[in-house]
Order: sequence, then structure tokens, then C-alpha cells
Amino acid sequence: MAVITEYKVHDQMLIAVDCIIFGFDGKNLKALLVKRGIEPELGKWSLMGGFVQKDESVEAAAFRVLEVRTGLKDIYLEQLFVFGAMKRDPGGRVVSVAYFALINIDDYSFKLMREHSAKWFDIKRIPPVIFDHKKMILMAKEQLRQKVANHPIGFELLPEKFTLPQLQNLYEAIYESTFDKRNFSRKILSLHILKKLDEKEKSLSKKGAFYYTFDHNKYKKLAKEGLKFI
Amino acid sequence: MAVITEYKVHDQMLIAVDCIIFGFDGKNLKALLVKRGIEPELGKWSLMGGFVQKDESVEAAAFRVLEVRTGLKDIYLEQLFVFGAMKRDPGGRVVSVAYFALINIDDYSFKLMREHSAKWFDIKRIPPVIFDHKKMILMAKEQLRQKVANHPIGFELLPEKFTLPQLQNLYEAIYESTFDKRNFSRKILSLHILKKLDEKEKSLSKKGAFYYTFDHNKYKKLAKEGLKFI
DNA sequence: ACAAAAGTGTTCACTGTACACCCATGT
DNA sequence: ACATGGGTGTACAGTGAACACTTTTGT
Repeated sequence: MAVITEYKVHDQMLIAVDCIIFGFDGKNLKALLVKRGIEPELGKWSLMGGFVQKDESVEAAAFRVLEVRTGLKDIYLEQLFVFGAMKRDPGGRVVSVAYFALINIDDYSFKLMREHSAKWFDIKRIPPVIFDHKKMILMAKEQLRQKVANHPIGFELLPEKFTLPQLQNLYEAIYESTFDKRNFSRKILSLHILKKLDEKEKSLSKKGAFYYTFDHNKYKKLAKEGLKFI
Repeated sequence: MAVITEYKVHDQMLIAVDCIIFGFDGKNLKALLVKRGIEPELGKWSLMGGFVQKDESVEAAAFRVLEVRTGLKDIYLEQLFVFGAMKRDPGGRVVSVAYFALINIDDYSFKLMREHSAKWFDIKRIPPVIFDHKKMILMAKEQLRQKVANHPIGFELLPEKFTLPQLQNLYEAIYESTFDKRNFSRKILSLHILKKLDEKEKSLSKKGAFYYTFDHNKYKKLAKEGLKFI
């Protein structure tokens, strides 16, 4: 506290983080929302968020919020934007740093979901949310589209093993659009970052579809040159 | 203050803005740095920055800093990233929101430059700077490259009237690379967002090069479909 | 046998890139 | 006349998009 007095003293402002958490159920892209537990706007739907503590970095705060609320560590997290409008939070002057996270929906336990009154919402059917969270969600959606076109982060939303039709469904959900499966598989496979397994997923079709895994090592080698996924 | 007590009270943290200001002198891409006027690190080179006040939005703070330091209003400003590491500023816990700005280098007066001990540095020869400002500058450079490929913001760095060779020089400076002038002019002109004037710039060559201006109206009409500049 | 999803090639248009010469003018 | 930078066209390769039929197997 002694050091900080070298700067002019300012009124209290709080720094918060809010996380847009994306999941994919095999068919639709989802965002995880919680029923807000504090005033103002108690009981309304909200992004998962919390205040940055003095002894943690802003990014660490985002990871902490995610871990406490979902039990998940080591998940994909990316800074999105700072929302710094003066009256965005009627409860006080709060500047919020929005992050978006990608998780494998199966890793998120129903137990925690109940405990935190959390719920997955189809990205196309987001209910009314507090403050400027709607803007955050829209921005995250857009950023996800941008990012996923050139970076191998879509895999974060899928199980370790996945099929090409599953991967295509994911991309179609993200872009709210459809792709030709011949062109799609050719393009994805030509990147040489997927490893085909000798095993088929059989529950979704009679013929069954081969499983693939994302090959992190191959990707790292190729990444420097820049890949185009879509 | 009454309202804010609804939130748990936190230790003091300050929110700052830092601006990476780009300019173009016809040949090289430049960034504007200032000799820092306060402790710590007084006298070292630094980005232009300042603290966010309680009665202004974060973005407004960035505009304020720019106006006070450069005298310029209505300039292109874009949020870059939040730097929120715990010990980034040894003077206290300061979370900084970095912005990058594009200005026409001729609009920046030498008078203000002296008053603020500011100086333009070639982007390829940035001197040692305080804190994490080096990272901010590198990130801004990268973001500028990304953005300028798909958005008509390069023109912000040029005078109202400019020639195709000048525009090409700008892109070459940004990408630290060279382009074929036939391909470059064909691509740019095919966007139909430049208006050719009946006037030539004569000081840089004997033949003279035609001036162009950016046609904001035409651009707006085309923008929705998405343009590729490079 | 048939329904349902998986898998697989070819053609065509377009876009990006490589490349070289003439033009206008000030000295 | 010549030196300097401005302006222009063509050919080729690579990429993206459209498009339909066969395969497998559970019922």
C-alpha cells in the first residue's frame, strides 16, 4: 500500500471477469449460463463471473472462476474484450474482462450444474441475460468463428476420439451453415493433423464412422506455416 | 458509494490505458513514444497512457489520453488486449487496457511533440521501453497486420489524398515485405472503394502519380459482403 | 430388402501470383 | 538523351465450390 500512494489516488473501481463457456452436444453449440446469486439482478441468467482479487492476475481470476464453478482445470481460455462502460453494472463501477472458454461438454458434471444452478443454452436460443452479457455472448460467438477458421481449437469442444461427421456437425453448428461433406473431409484431412483410428463409432449409424484424434505433435510442426481449417 | 458496498470490498487496484500510436511517414511505419514523466522508471521511453477515472468509460479514457497528449480527436482507436499480470507495474497493482491508434502523421504538431517529449520511432527500431510495453507494441503490430488485410483502416495513416505507390509503400511497411505493383494496384482498384482524382502528386517522381481518395460511401455499401484488401 | 448414414472423385470457375515493357517528365 | 518512378496485361497454377453414387449394416 505504501508503493501505490505514489500514484494519484482514485475512487474505487472493481475489475471482474466474465466467461462465455461453449460446449457442443454433438448437434448444437451451447453456452453455459448461471442463475445469478447476488444482487443486483439476483435470479436472472448470467455468465459465470467474479471479481479479480489483488493477489491474482486477471487471467488467473478467469481460471479460478471456471474451476470453482465447473470443476475443470486446463481448459481452453482466451481473452475476448474489456467492457468498460460507466454504467454497465448498476451495482457499482465494474470493468469486466470477458473471456471465452471451450470445454468438452461431457466433462462437466451434472452435480456441479445443480449446485450452481447452471444450464446449457443453445447458442441460437439464449434467454435474456443481465447487463451487457448479451453483447459479450455475441462477440464470443463471432470470435469463435474467426478463430476456429485458422486454429485447431474446435477439438477442445469434442471428446478425445471423434468422427469426421461429428467434426463437421461442430463446424456447421459454429457457422450456422452447412458444408459439403466431400469438400469438408478433403480439406480437413489434407491438413494432416488428424490420426485415423482402427475403431468405429457405431451408435449413430449402421455402417459406423471411423474415429479420429487430433495429432498435437504434427500440428505443432505445421502451425508455423499457418493452416486454414475452413 | 452506498451501492458499491453491496459487493465485497476489495483492495485497491487501478485501471490504466496505454496507447500504441501508429504513424506513417511515406516510407516507414512509426510508433509514438514518450519519455515517462512519473516514477517509477521516470525518464524511460513508454507508451502514452493514463489512469481510467471513475467518471469515464475505459474507452473514453483512451480518447482523453490521446487528445491531451496529441491534440487529436476523432482518431481511429481499437481495443487491443488487457494486460493484467500481477507485477507488471512495480508501482502498484495496475491492470492496463492497451489500445492502438492510427493517425495521419502530419496532423501531429511538433509543438505538442516537444511539450510531451514524444518521439516517433521506426517500428523496426523500437528502443527499450518500460514494463510490458514491448509486448503491447508487438501485439499491436500483429493486430494491425490482421486488421488491415480485411478492413479499410490503412487510409487512417495516410493524408486525405494519396497515390497508389504511397498506399503500396504503407502496406509494404506494415507487412515488412514487398508486393508486385501490378498485382497490388489491380487488387486494390478492383475493390472499387477508391476514387481517382484528376490531379497528380509531382514531388516524388517526374511523371507524377494520380491522387486517390477513399470513398467512404461506396465502402459502406460493399462492407457487409466482406472485402479482402491483401 | 430397405433405410440410414458413411465414404469417396471429377470438373469448373475463380483467385492469386509471377513476370517485362512502355510512358511521362524533369534534369 | 537519359534517368526516374508510374502505369499497365497475360499466362499459369492452386484453391474453393458444386455435384451423385456406392458401401455397409442393423432392422
